[in-house]
Amino acid sequence: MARPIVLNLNAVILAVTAGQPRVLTVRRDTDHASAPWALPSGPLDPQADRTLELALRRWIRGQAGIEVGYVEQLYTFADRGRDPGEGAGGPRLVSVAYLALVREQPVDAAPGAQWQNAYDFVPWEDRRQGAGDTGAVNPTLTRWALSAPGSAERRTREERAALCFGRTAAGWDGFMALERYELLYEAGAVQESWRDREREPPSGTGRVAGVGMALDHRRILATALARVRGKLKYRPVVFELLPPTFTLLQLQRIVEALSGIPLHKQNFRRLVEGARLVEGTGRYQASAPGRPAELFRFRRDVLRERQGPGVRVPAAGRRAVR
Amino acid sequence: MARPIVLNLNAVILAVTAGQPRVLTVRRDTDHASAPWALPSGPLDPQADRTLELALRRWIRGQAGIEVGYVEQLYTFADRGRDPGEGAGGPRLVSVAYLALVREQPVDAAPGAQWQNAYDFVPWEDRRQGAGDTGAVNPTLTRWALSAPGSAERRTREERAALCFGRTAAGWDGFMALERYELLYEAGAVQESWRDREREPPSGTGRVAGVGMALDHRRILATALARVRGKLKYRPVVFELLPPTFTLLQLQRIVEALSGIPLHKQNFRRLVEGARLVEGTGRYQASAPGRPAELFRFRRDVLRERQGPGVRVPAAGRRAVR
DNA sequence: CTCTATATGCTCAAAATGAGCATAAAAAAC
DNA sequence: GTTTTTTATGCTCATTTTGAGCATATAGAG
Repeated sequence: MARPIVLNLNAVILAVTAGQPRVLTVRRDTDHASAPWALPSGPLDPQADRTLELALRRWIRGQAGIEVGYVEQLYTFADRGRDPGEGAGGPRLVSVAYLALVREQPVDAAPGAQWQNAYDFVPWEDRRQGAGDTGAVNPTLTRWALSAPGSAERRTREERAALCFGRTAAGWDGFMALERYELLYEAGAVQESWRDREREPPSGTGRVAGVGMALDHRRILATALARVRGKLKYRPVVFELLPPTFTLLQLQRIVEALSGIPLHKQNFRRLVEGARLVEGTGRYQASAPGRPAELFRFRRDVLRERQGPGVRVPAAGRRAVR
Repeated sequence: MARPIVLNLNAVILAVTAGQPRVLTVRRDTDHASAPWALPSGPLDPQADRTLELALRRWIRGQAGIEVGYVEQLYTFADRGRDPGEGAGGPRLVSVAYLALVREQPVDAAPGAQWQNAYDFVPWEDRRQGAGDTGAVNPTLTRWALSAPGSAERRTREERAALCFGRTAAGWDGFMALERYELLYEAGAVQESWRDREREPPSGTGRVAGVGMALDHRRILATALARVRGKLKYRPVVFELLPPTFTLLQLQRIVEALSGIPLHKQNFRRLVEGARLVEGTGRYQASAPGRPAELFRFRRDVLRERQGPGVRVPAAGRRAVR
């Protein structure tokens, strides 16, 4: 019987550059220009690799010449049919996905590897300029709800969409990134929905949102986004993305980039300083417009002083703040 | 080359009965009375099981006759050497661990299966009666710190122990259950430390804490505990452990049991009612000492109204509250 | 010197939190 | 049947934490 199991590792490697969250992507070996972007992935060598994390670091170093700092296991994806190549009798593909945070750096090796804006793949997750692309998926969702068999099912769909996309009293929840992707998938609002049904997506603008990815990699990306957003709140992971010394605005921009929502500047400063997450260096940022900002550094000691030190991001309410 | 990979599923099945968190355990097939307790585990049938979760439900049903409700993937454990049976050329064991929450129910099949108090395995995690067993591990940790090579390393160990066990300004953090287990493992304060080094644990009382488990199952249990504790705060998972109708004290006791800390009764009530997590039924609990308590039910609508609805557990400060 | 762009300090009201006091309503003890 | 014990529930009060905004400081550009 034993249909074999193949285990591989996927990495969502995130950086933030110029206010944009960036993700490292590759083209599949079956290279032709139209091949979809994929997340970097590599094998576990059951013989040589003592732990999954070491395996991951090893092949990321080899494939992209990147030395990743913070690494965290995300989720193990193993549904049957993830890989169409799996076919009838092929091996069952099990992927352990990891999240890694780095300061963006030139990609050395791997000609196919490339940093891209993470929100190109999930534009509805970026609410920094108001609802923007989040609103853009609404028509599709409405059509989907209307096409429901029966009015009870229609109601359910409407409620689910409203909840996911922050159109209820609960407001927008950045943490629900995965639920949103799964909803869009179900609603046929992303390219993968049609690919997996082996049909052409409906024509017309705005019918599918964001750039598609190979296999279920966009789902993995959504999972990663949800995880960082959650983690930010109670672990000082942002600092993995910053140089050792930074201004409070730089810090804020990174939190905003990942959270996908704008933050109130003065309150952010109060929060971050009040939590004693950072300490001033006494040095100031050179040559920038406006009053020079003090350079801060991460205060490692908070880890010993506070529970769950992190940047508590407020619920994105109705209005955009500035 | 290909050293094969074997994938199995582990389940931490939790219930709370009479104020105690309970975990379903089994004896290994290699049964003799002294065999260590283990978590239930089962295979993935790559052919038949469409998803890991379905596989899990299937063999739990078969093995223990239990129908689990809430299920959530915890972590994938794959370090080399987890299973000593792995040996030199044996297959590499990869385990995907799941957390399941159920109302405790009789265990049907599986003669070896048995509910046990979760805190028997990790007694230091129970702070409901003050520091209790948490303090009991302190001497061992102190010895461990003192045995450090060099005073810098000693300081590091002391700080780490202080942080993990809430002896810093940060206080006790229920969420750090895994860090604590790993610290104890390193410090030789749990039976597994000695088992894995193939040595006898030092004699004398209080040298190893809690009841040991097979393989790395106690680590998995600690992971599960950390996860539920975190999840409680922003998802209404407690209700999975309660009958459809319950008193606020029952609810509080379950939260306390899982969090491992005592809560202020009036404030808990205010919190839970204020968050509109529950609604009164107008019915009252029959025959109990004291004024009869109203029966409440979970308000499912809260999911649509609030972000991250859950029971925000306060940081366990210095003093025990009643 | 004025304008523009940031940085940073500070205030104020509203909401959430931590700790208790007080009262209500039942069963148990006498 | 009265008192005691036990739990439920209502309410207060000080403190802290948030959300929002006003005001001032300090740079470069024109």
